[in-house]
Amino acid sequence: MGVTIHDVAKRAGVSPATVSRVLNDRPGIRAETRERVLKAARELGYIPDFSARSLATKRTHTLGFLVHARHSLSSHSFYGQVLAAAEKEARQHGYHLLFSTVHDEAPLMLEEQRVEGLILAGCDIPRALILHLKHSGVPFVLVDNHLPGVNSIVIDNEGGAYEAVSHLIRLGHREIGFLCEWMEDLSFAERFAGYKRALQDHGLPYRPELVAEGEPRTPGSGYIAAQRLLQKARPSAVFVANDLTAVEAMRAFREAGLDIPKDIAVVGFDDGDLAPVAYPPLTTVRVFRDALGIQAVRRLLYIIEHPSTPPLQIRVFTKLIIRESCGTPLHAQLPPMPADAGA
Amino acid sequence: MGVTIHDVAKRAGVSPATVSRVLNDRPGIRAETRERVLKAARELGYIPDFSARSLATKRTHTLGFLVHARHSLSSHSFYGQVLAAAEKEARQHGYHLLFSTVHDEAPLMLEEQRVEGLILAGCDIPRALILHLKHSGVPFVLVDNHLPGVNSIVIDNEGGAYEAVSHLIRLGHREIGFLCEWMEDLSFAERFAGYKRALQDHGLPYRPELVAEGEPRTPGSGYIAAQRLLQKARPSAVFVANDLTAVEAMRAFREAGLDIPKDIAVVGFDDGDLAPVAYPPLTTVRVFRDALGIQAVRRLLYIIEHPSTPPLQIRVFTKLIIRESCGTPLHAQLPPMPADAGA
DNA sequence: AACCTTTCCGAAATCGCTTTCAAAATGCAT
DNA sequence: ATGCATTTTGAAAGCGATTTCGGAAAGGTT
Repeated sequence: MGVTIHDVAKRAGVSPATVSRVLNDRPGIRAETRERVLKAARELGYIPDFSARSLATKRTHTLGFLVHARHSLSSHSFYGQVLAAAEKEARQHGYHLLFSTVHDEAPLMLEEQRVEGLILAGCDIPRALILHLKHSGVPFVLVDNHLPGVNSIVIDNEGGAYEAVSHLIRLGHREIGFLCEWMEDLSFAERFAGYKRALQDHGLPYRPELVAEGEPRTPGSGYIAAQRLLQKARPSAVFVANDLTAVEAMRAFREAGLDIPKDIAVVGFDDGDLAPVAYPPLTTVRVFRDALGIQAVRRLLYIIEHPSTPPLQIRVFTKLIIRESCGTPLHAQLPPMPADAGA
Repeated sequence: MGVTIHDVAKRAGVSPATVSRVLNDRPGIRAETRERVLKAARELGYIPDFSARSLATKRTHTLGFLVHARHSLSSHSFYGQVLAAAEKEARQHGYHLLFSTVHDEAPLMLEEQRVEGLILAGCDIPRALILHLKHSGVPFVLVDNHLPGVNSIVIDNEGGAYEAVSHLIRLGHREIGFLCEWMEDLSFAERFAGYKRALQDHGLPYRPELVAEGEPRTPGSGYIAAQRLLQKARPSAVFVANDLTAVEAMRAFREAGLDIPKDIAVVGFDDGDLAPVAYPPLTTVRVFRDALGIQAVRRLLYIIEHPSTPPLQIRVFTKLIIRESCGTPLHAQLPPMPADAGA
């Protein structure tokens, strides 16, 4: 316990400097000496001390991964997967991840020499914090969040939503609702924009009475949103801004006597754990969580190596996953399927 | 960027040693001097360098949090919540968390001076690794896993299961099935044990044809398990070893024309994100994820401070959460509810 | 054999903080 | 005032690496 570079040096009959050199693959070491040192190190089970090394090199080979402390329940799973992917990627580059929740303002003591850069995940990271970081020049990237001029990895919320409601339209729906937890959330706002653009591009009017939101951060928010929607209108389909809300909404629909997808089709967003096991299995927009994690660390590492690289926004596209919550094309219901005709 | 203890010393007109002392609340400093130093430090925005400090003190104030790389999908959410709680608790003690997935054997370079202890979460942590750690004397605790003689925080799987099936029995069920992904998993085995004990304690026979497992790590495992069960028997209720599996099983039941809970009652285990939004909302056994995280870091911190403390197993109890997947007492169906009688 | 390059390697300084040890300052009693 | 016991403080030695700089060894030429 505690074999230092000195011990290795002594055993190999060289100086600590030489040991350091061979262990760090520095040039200018005779092959024979290198072998001798390597052997000594191996025999002694030498492992360089992390603190000493980073004190000398000013590099910690560590990245901070921050999520906001209070975020919706479902996002535990979401960011958990981003985190896992990020860790895997980081590990491949010889980096470690320091995980932390950011509490309100979070002075971020950690950024002071403990980590080389930060990954901030989620759109509820305080804007003030982001601006502070940007100002202070620390390398960092945002994930699932963005701000002009800062490096970020974003989900194609608008495009994903567009595709989702286009799908609904293609199925023959004309009165398509939009549901979300609350509009203030950046992601939801973007998904809402995609919803509206799809409507417009297909010549459908945007009708405010077809959209409803729930209560900011309360469980059952989707249930509430759906009830509110039902009081105002009776769309034949809804696009819901995330899976959890969608599943809750489906419950409300069912309780209102509506069959899914026959009476009302629903598509969600995220394709997390819930979607495949929902009843009925939820058609939804898949967001590639690992891609978010992987890209985040790649980008961050690049920024660290090239500090003056101009900021970039990296957009990871989504994919519509069709399951059963939208059923078959609406019009197909009028003329029954050939095979069914005889039955 | 880079104000050191020397700068503070110079500005306060004292030596670095003195600065170090006041910043670490060491005794023997005149109040007046202390103020002067504090003021200088504040004005300069001094922040101690992490590496330098830990090199000198041999303490990193960092804990490693490890989960196995390949674990069932649903557990992302589960351990995400444990992690978040652990981080919060650690932070309150001035500690940070280094997150990592352990890949197969994982040499764990990190334990060499980077972290003061390890939290290993999940029961798929390789046993060899645990034994190695135990042998090497590193402070560590297991979460949701255990081994004789090692510190661990465990879920009361057996008790939770016992309570769950007791509930089913209380409702009047006599033929109760057991479903899980695969029996080799430690947690599932314990839940199975609880199932059997409940049967026995209530004078019901254990019938092997009432238990079925799915496929080890494949999605839809619960669906498969349920199908297998249905081929062998037709219980009036099932206890399923975890929520995801339960939800998948419910789907299979529904497809087999069974109504839940009328034809078959089901209760799960975990009470994760899925349970409340399942259809129907799942009666299940809640495991307190934050308690797991909190206790893990508390225990680990204690071990670090008192290295020779004897190993402990800490069991966190569960709680049966009643929702709708079990319906009302079986016998109550015969004589309809008074209020309904007239309808 | 003497000399000049190159190639290798070691001494020592450094990174920023903690801590021991002894000296300086202070307080108190005489 | 003087002496002694206490408090306070500073100088310097680590902690365990890396890295600069110059000297020693090795290799090549006349």
